[in-house]
Amino acid sequence: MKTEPLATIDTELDEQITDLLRQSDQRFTKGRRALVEALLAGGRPMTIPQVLEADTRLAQSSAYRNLVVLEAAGVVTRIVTNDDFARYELAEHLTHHHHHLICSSCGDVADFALDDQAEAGLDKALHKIAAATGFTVEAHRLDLVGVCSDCD
Amino acid sequence: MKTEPLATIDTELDEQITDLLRQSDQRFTKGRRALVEALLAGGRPMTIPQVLEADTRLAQSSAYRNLVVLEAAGVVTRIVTNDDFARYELAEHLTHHHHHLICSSCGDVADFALDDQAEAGLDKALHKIAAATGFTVEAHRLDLVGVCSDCD
DNA sequence: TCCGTAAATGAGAATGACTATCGCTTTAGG
DNA sequence: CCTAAAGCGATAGTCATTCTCATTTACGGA
Repeated sequence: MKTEPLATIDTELDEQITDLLRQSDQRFTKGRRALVEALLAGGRPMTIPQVLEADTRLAQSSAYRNLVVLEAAGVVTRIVTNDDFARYELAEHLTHHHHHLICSSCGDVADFALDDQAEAGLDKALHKIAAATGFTVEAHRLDLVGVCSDCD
Repeated sequence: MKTEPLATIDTELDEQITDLLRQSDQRFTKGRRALVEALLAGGRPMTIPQVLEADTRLAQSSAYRNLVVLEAAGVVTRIVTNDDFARYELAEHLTHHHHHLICSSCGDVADFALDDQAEAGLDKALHKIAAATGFTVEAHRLDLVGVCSDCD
């Protein structure tokens, strides 16, 4: 179905994803591999139209369906902004912990990371909150909302 | 159109909202007042179905339209999660700076605040990021994603 | 290698949150 | 009290996303 990959999935990543999918009784098929390659090549959260444009071999309905499968398996993360489209990127445990810069003008999303000290301080404060509220924390999300340099 | 308010909008808040709306050439009408009262009474981010249920006098189409108007004027904030419905709450500068606990099971959203020290540390780190990326920061958003005590 | 079966695919239809339309009603203000 | 502009609300429309189903693909046993 596909011939030239947009990006290369190294052996380790391939195994991690295959394993995650297997835990959901799913296979790492060509179509799903193409999606991961597109996201990997994009290097930033991408909308489905962007993914389809990046790899025109992908069918829209399959892209939607497979991104749901990949999300359920923990391979990708769905990011929803005030934009019309949801965005997807590789899950944090396949890349690294990071946060998002969201442009309120064009809706685009970029990644950024906090320095270790700030991240540690944040974590500590959040655990305190969780303990106080009886909330079982799965993750935290930190977004910076503003205007990107392109739109400025 | 409405007779018994769900919550009372005190004079100061009334003036602030009237003023914000006036800056967008909009009036603080009865329907819009009813929406604000419902959100005030709810005390947490509410979906439109929840708002309509809280005050059955409200028409769906008007609720959608007026929440857009109120958001544009800076009176309310729209919160979008992975849930099917968007949620609205009073804007931070009419209440106080806070963050959200998002239940990944039922989709419900509750508020929480960070202690001053943690918030200050976070702010500092974010300003550093902003300066480094050329991003003009308007706001930051911090969500805790997990399972609420009801769903546990 | 060759089947048989179960999963995956993809084109198109269906869904549903949200938005636009438009005639009627309310309000400001002269 | 009048009038013009703003708001209202029932309904139709839009469009991202999901569902359907006939066809294709791929795993595993013989």
